[in-house]
Amino acid sequence: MDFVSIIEAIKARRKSLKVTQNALSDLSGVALGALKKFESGKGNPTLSTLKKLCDALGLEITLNVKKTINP
Amino acid sequence: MDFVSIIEAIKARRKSLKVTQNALSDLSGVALGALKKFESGKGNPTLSTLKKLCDALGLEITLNVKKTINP
DNA sequence: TTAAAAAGAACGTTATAATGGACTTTGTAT
DNA sequence: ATACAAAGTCCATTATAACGTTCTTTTTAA
Repeated sequence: MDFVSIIEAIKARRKSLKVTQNALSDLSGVALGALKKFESGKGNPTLSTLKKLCDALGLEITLNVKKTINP
Repeated sequence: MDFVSIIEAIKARRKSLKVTQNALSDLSGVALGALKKFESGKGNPTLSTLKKLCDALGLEITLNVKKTINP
C-alpha cells in the first residue's frame, strides 16, 4: 500500500501536539498495535479506525477533485 | 458508523461522471458487493478500498486540521 | 554512557471487510 | 404498464484488520 501522505499527516499532527502513540491510542480508542502498524506503513486501516485517529487529533477527512494532470 | 459526507462525496462524484456502480466496480477493481455496501451506508471500507474508488473517480483524500469549535 | 521512554516487530485469537453470486426493490424510459 | 437498468439486500467463503500481549530496537534525556 502507499498511503504515505496520509500516514505522514497523522504522524506530523500527532507530533505537533506532542502526543505519544500510547497516548493517542488511549485518546482515540484505537489499539496500540493497530496504530503502530499503521504509522510504520504496514497497515491498511478501516475507515472507522482512521476516523477515530483523526477525531482525536482534530483532523478531518475530505475528498477533493484532483486538479493535477493524471499521475 | 457515520461517514455520511465521505459517502456522499463518492456518490456525488460518481453520478456527476455518469458512472454506474457496476462501471465503478470495474474501473476501480473494488468488488461490486463492497461498493454497494459502502454507498448504502452499511460498510466500513479499508483505506485501500476507499483509495481505489477515489483514484478511479479522480478524487484525492486529504487530512486537514479542523478549524471548527469542537463538536 | 546508560537508563527510561517511545517506537517498531511478532505472535495467536477474534471480528469483520472483501469477494462472488443470487435475488429483490427502485428508478427510468419506452 | 411494462420492460430494462441500476441500486440495494442477503449469503457463504476467504482474507485480513483489530485487539492484546510480549519482546526488540531506537530515541531522548539525565
